[in-house]
Amino acid sequence: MQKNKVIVICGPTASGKTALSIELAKKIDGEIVSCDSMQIYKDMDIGTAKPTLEEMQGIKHYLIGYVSPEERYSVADYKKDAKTAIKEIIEKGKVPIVVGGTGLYIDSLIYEIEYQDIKLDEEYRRELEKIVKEKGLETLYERAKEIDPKAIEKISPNDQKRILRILEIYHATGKTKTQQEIESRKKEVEYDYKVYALQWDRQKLYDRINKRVDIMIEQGLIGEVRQILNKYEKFPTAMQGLGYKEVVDYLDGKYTKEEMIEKIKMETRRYAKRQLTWFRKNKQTIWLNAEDDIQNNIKIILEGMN
RNA sequence: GGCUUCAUAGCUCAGUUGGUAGAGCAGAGGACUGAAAAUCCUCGUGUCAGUGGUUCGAUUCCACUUGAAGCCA
Repeated sequence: MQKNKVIVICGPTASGKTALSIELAKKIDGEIVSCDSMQIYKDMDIGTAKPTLEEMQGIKHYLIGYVSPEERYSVADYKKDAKTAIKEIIEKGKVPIVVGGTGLYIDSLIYEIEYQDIKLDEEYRRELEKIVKEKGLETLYERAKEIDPKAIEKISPNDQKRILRILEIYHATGKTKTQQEIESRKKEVEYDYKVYALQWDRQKLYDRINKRVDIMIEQGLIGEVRQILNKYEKFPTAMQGLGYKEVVDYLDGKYTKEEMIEKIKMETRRYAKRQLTWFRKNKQTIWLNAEDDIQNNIKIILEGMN
């Protein structure tokens, strides 16, 4: 049986994914599944550059603004939610278009990575963080090395997140990360994913990013952050978002408005660079020249569907 | 106009008791399986402002020129 096709459009931030995907959806009767670790949150609209209702032009979008900033969210959640959305779209007889810049989330779909149903053990994490503080990260690095020497080969002794992860996986499942990764890749990929990425001249992309940050400020990013800080109490991950943490620091008086704006621009440019590194890794990805006409790129995508 | 100080990597600055130089930031490349807009790794040759002089050898000392800052008129 032939697999259903799913179009994936990725690319760095500010590369024009939204405009291309909506035009494409109109042409092929598609619906859009966002793939963005920050657009999932409610009330974070300006800083995450969510498409507005007007921009959407009646095209249905999934997985945007449906999680409270107080909640923890992870790839595992995304994988589940995205698969549900894709299924729903296909059942309607429409074409799913996955659009976004979060490489980890994209990979969870296109490689059909399976995550066990476990919850983050907050207490255990706090315990580990305490050890880091009191005895140093090396202690945990050594512990992780004993548990999973293979996984630790790829990890720097300074990479706290990944060291903790090895320990957390072992704590929760009794399995090593290496073991778990092998098991996670056993399932056959359910759909025929066609992955496209948008390519820009680096300097032009950076100019677009800088401009977009200025626009976000004009649109009231600072006010948006103020409202969110008022409305919610805790932010396990949401306040990691680019533009959000910097505004929070600005509101705390850590730097001037000008410094904050420059910082957001700089961090966003770096983020775009990291995204490109990620997307380059997948050799099946077809690169589209984003400076080209949208209709031209749509033509290329349509040819790829036959 | 006179005096003083400064001129070194894209930026801010170290430094060489004379043997052609190195940090931070920026930037570039990379990694990435439950926080990922996160986290982490690697990468430093540049007419040492210009021109002359002293010297085996000058970015370093001297003179002049240019530019910047400060002080005095």
